[in-house]
Amino acid sequence: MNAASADQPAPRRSKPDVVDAAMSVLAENGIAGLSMRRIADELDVQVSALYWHFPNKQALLAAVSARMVAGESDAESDAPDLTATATALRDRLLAHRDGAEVVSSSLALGLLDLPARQRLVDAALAAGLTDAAAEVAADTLVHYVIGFTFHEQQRMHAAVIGAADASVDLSPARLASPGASPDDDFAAGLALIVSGIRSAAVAGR
Amino acid sequence: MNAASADQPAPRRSKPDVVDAAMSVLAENGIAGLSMRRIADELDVQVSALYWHFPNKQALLAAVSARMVAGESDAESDAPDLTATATALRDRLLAHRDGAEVVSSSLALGLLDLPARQRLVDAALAAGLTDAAAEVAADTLVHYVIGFTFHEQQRMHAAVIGAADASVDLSPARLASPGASPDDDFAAGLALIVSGIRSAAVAGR
DNA sequence: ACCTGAACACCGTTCAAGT
DNA sequence: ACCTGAACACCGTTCAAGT
Repeated sequence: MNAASADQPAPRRSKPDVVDAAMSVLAENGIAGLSMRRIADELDVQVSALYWHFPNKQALLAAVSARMVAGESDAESDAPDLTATATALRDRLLAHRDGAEVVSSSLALGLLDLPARQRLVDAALAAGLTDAAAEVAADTLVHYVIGFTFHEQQRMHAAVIGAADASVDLSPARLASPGASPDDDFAAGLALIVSGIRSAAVAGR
Repeated sequence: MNAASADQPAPRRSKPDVVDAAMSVLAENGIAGLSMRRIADELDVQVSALYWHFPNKQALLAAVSARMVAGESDAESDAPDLTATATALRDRLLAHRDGAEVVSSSLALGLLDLPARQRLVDAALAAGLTDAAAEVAADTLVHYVIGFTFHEQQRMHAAVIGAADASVDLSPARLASPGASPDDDFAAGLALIVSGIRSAAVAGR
């Protein structure tokens, strides 16, 4: 038994540990409750300790974002497919509370590389687009996926809080087609864009 | 001269006055600097006074959002056009600092009615889509416009701060087509979606 | 009807100092 | 190398009380 008694010898935390803690705080409290103090509490550490591992909160959030979108398996993983890649990205975002918002801010600040984007570019090139058109197509899809999912996840939150009246939806067309789920709506919008990309390939030939 | 001396007799503020103040604070400080205290200072009032006019900050932000997107003139205003309406919405958002982010949050919380959405639905119907498809098309366009503009405006902010290295762009294709401006990229992505909508009209016939 | 003054329970970030 | 303790300059929101 050494001088520090039988207890653990003061465990040092690594960068991944901090990201782990942040992710579990996010899961429990959402992005509104994701404060540096709560992350520090989760690690049994003072807030200031976090600033040894990360220069600021945004950098920590970027690391969280990177973990969320890391290795989005296309399932098939080989042949690049626009629809499959976009859907896989959406599933990744949906898998984490407020995932779209977290990723959106890191992305906009240029702190995150989105692996899915390159796969979308490849898929667009394979479909026959020019280099420039393929980049535009990839960005359009990324904006759509993040925008749609962001909106969907914020509405989930609003529904829990009961803040917004649920009828004020972006698409009050629930009346016209009351059977449509968010998944169906997402797929329908995605099909629209993919179809546009396909005709751009034909046109640019 | 009455009891309160020659000065103004303690000016009462109206709801629109509060929105005015919020918009000028937003213009000067951006969304990160848009605090209830700064808005109160702008009005020469205590913070707590704001809560007589609005129940909370989000409600005030929703009023600001509504003002931003009110009466987006399509220019022609009569024949509903997908491209013109989407472009007019983008111009509205760009006209206000952090406009896309402010509108995005109000929209997601169900606190804002976007007049442009109905015009997009009308345009899609005129193009020959079914009711349900027209709603999906409108939402897809709204997500694209807000997502693209949000990203663009956050990058403006990052550029001023110097926080993000400017090379980490969503579209590093600046290499492939170095002449393309955000406006060109926006128009190109928009054309992709509109083309997809057009073919949906043909397919659904 | 509209506003003040003061408080409550939080924030992100910095920094000297410890081990 | 990694963390503590304490502070700084903020937040949104509430509420009794004034006029």
